[in-house]
Amino acid sequence: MTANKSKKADIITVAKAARVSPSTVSRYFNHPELLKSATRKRIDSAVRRTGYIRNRAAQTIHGIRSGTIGVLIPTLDHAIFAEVVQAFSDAVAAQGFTILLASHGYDLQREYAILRKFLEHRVDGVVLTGLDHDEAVFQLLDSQEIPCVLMWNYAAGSRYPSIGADNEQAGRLIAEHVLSLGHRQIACMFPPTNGNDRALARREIVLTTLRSAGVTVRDEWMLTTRYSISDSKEDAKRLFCQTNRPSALICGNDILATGALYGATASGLIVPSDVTVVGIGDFKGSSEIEPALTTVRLPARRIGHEAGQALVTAIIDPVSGAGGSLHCAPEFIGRQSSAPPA
Amino acid sequence: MTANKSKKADIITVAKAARVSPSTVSRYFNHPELLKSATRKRIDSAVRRTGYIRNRAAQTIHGIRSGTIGVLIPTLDHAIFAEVVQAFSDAVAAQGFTILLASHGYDLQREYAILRKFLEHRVDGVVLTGLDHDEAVFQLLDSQEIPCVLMWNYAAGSRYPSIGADNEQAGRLIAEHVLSLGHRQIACMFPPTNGNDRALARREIVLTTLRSAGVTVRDEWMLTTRYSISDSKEDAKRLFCQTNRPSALICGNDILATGALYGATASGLIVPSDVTVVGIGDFKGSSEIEPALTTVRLPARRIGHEAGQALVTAIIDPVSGAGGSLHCAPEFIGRQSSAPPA
DNA sequence: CTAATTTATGAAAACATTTGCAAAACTATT
DNA sequence: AATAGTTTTGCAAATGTTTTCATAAATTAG
Repeated sequence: MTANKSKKADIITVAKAARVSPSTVSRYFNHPELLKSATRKRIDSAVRRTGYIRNRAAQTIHGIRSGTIGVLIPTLDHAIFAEVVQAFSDAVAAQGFTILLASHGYDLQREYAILRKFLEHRVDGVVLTGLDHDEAVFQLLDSQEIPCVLMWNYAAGSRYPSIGADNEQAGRLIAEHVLSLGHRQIACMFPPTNGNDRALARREIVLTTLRSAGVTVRDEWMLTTRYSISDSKEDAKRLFCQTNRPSALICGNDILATGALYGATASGLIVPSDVTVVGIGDFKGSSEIEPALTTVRLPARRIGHEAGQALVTAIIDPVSGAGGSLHCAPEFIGRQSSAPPA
Repeated sequence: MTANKSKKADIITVAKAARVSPSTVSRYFNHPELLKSATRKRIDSAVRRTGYIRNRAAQTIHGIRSGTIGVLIPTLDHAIFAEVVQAFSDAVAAQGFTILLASHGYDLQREYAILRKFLEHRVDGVVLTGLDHDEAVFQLLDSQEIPCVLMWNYAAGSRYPSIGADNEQAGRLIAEHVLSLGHRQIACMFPPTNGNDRALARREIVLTTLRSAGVTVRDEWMLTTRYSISDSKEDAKRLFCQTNRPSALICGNDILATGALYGATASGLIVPSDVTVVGIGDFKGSSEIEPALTTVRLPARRIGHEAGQALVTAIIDPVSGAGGSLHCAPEFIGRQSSAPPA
């Protein structure tokens, strides 16, 4: 490997080294079958000697795809998004795409700014998290005519194809389970809902389902808790210390439920005989925690994978490839943290 | 907002709409102070009307920075890496950079391929995870003269600046703690170490520390367990069911320790009175789990942040900015899962 | 051994920008 | 009102590729 003394090698450097024209080198990469195998060999060696690396930026300005996909999520700090992104990334990497990743931290203004930046980089497609976005975001997407999918949530009439689970269904499943066990004294713990359509949808449907069964949740049992195990543990402890405590606690996600489980243990309560705790999500660890958590599975890996596939298809074949939404059904998972009231 | 009927607007479209030359539009973006405020206004409106979005690909071929940084990690599925990446991303986004993210799943061949792809995209810098990489990776980095930092681990003489914690120190801290409590019957649970220098370093130092205190770990107490709560729970259960069980279990990371804690509970053991369980990492949730986990904190957020800062500095100011390594010291965190043997 | 095909290569234009240089348009000064 | 000095703008070349079209080389047929 002869070190290249001069600056970065470009296609012309390689052409000279191989004693061919730049066009031929270009063909070597893009249509190798058009070359005589002797020239191919020659170029091969020249590429190696010069340490040449193709410049995608230069290709991109010819209208050739950039080979990048913009991924916009709220935050990687929630393991569930990390899981979705990992699956998405695997799916698109298998087809030669690389992801540009950015997080907006539930700030819809930042989401718009990030999307613009993605477009400056000429991404071939974009994934957004959730269904709810600033109108400006959708308009930008419309005007650029760029493939886009909304990942994580599903809704039939979403503005762009949505691939994910139906939060309403998830919320209903868990609420019905708790009701069917016979609970009437029910508390709820949900994350703040600003800029977070997922949490909002779940909370609404849970309350509606309870109400239509004649159960109303008392105000002081309606907890808004930050997405963190420590906060939920604290709030649960406070809730469980009251003389008058609920027989069941429905949590908006498994992180909150995990904290609530710890909080119950710390308060000296036994789950599920003293109190039922359920979550939504079936995160990693939810099945191993003691007691194992009753929850509703949102198939994160599957969602990420399907979203990746769908977007790549839409990119590669823009006419027929513009697929529709896909519902990845949530599934009730009964484990040990729920039981009939004492 | 007049919709742009024709294809994508380029700088020429804008120039026509504003009745100036393309150069002036270019200056509008790159050196606005050179323009008369009247022309600036005119261009401003033209940009808006045409819906023009700058093309970074076209800029990049002029040697202008691409504004992207390649981030190469083993996997996002380990929450700790997700946390590091999030912090890194925040740090560089604040300076206008966007990250290209890819994971290699502990496959060093893939790492090389991904790095090449990053270079094709003309990233302005690269972060790799851990100190250990294929020689080809380093050579490629050398030949391209691109800023690079090794994130997560620290070692004094690393080939590129390393920013992270010293795993040896972390391993030593936890081993010394367990020894100082008086344990002699000690088991270890570590993840598979192929392609994973972090885990390897930790295991070696733990064993060495124990040995130099006269404690040898029996073969059947030397567990190799996949990084997952369910696997570690199973393995821990098996370990704890034996008639002859250890008085302490040192786990290579907090995920394994969490599973071990669950496994102990499931086996009817009380931690820490029956058995001590400790981890390494201080992951999210480690302080809230019941009993709270004794561990060594690896400051993930700080590491990600510092790495981001360092890389951006090296990119922006290549001469003086090529900073050195940075050690983010691990810290022993004593909690409730450890106690002297019965 | 030509002529007719087919295959392989090169020249030049195109892509969307930036930038050095020079010209034009202002200002200030006399 | 003319000149000198500044500020603002445009022209054209450059960036690293791809691609169309044309030409040269190789192959096949007659």
